[in-house]
Amino acid sequence: MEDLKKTIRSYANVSDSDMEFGLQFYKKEIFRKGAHLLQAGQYINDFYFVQQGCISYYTLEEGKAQVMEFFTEGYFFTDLYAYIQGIPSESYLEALEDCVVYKISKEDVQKVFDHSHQLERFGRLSMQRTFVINFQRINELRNLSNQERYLQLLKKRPTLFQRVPQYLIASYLGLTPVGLSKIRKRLRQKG
Amino acid sequence: MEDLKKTIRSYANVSDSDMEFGLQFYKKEIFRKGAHLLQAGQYINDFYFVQQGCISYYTLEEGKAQVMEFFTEGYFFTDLYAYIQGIPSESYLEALEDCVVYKISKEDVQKVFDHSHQLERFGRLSMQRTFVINFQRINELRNLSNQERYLQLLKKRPTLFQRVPQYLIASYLGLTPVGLSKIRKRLRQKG
DNA sequence: AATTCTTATTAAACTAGTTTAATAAATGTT
DNA sequence: AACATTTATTAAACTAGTTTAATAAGAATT
Repeated sequence: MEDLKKTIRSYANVSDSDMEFGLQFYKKEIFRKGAHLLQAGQYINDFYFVQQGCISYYTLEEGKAQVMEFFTEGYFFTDLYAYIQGIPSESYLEALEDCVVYKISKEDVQKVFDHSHQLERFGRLSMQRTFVINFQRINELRNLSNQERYLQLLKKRPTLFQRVPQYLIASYLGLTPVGLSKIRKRLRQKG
Repeated sequence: MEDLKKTIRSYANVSDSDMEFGLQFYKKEIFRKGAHLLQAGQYINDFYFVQQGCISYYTLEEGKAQVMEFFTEGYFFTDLYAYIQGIPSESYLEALEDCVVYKISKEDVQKVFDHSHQLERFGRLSMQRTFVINFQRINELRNLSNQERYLQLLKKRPTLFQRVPQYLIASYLGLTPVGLSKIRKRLRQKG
């Protein structure tokens, strides 16, 4: 659980005893490539941390997968939209590789926050971090061209392109596979 | 401050004494049409509540205003991105009408949260609400056509179209004025 | 090695926007 | 009321994507 511990401490100072209290609730879980952690219609009651692997977070729009996010090592994740609101999910979480994750239930999160002010602060700050990321995402969707967003992803998360098929990256960028292929061709020729 | 009080209580139960404690820090402020509450480069240290009026939240991208949001009666607002991170703003807040707002400083927010668990809960839940709204926004940008987003805005905030010029609405939708005009023409003709 | 299945590219026709520029309509001012 | 200014529409040429379908390339299976 060293990675999990380090990631929590990157948000807030947490004493060893509070950390120990919090970590006791996390349970290790393994998902094989192709396995679903969540399907549309289900309620989601767990918060996850990626120890190893890659999970896609997607919705089906008119039968087609729309990838919202790729969660890789060091990410906290869940279907936060459904989790927060306590409503059935409209999304899917699928292991794109064999994955090792740690999970904690909503009830245990509540226990941890009740017990430790420092860990509640971690919770608040990680929520703020999510706000910042979503804000940037909105700005990028509004102000950058598809080509610019492709180049930015290439720069920010280069390894993703080695582990995820291109048509899923296209979906993440809001493109068809054909569209992304065209962008790549354009870039190959021009610059 | 009745509207402010009601809006806070729509998020969390707050006792009269905690409410009184919190409200004492809010200060009424008036902005004339065209006035700026914030300009790019400035630090933002206040959180606002719209009592009356309409404020646009926009960035300049290559000299052109890109409207992120219109804040109207009952909205809490600030440049949350800059406020949270304590960095200079890259945005503008401009009164599109004569406005009455209540504002509270970051330091006073901290005092209020330290003093009242109920009001801290309001703070957390309003942050969650912001998450939900931003999440929906991302989904709409990804999955809806411009025409669909126009129709949805028309349905969700019909009065906006009476008080804000159309070219600002176009900007909010991520369109040029010409583009929005075309969409409206198409809708007029077809259905 | 050959076959099958999945993934990526290309082509062609199409679509919903863009830009620029002209015009029309609405609003505000003298 | 006349004029100036701002805002909205239209037209024309253009652009970056879409869809569908065919092909090519790569990976996994027999």
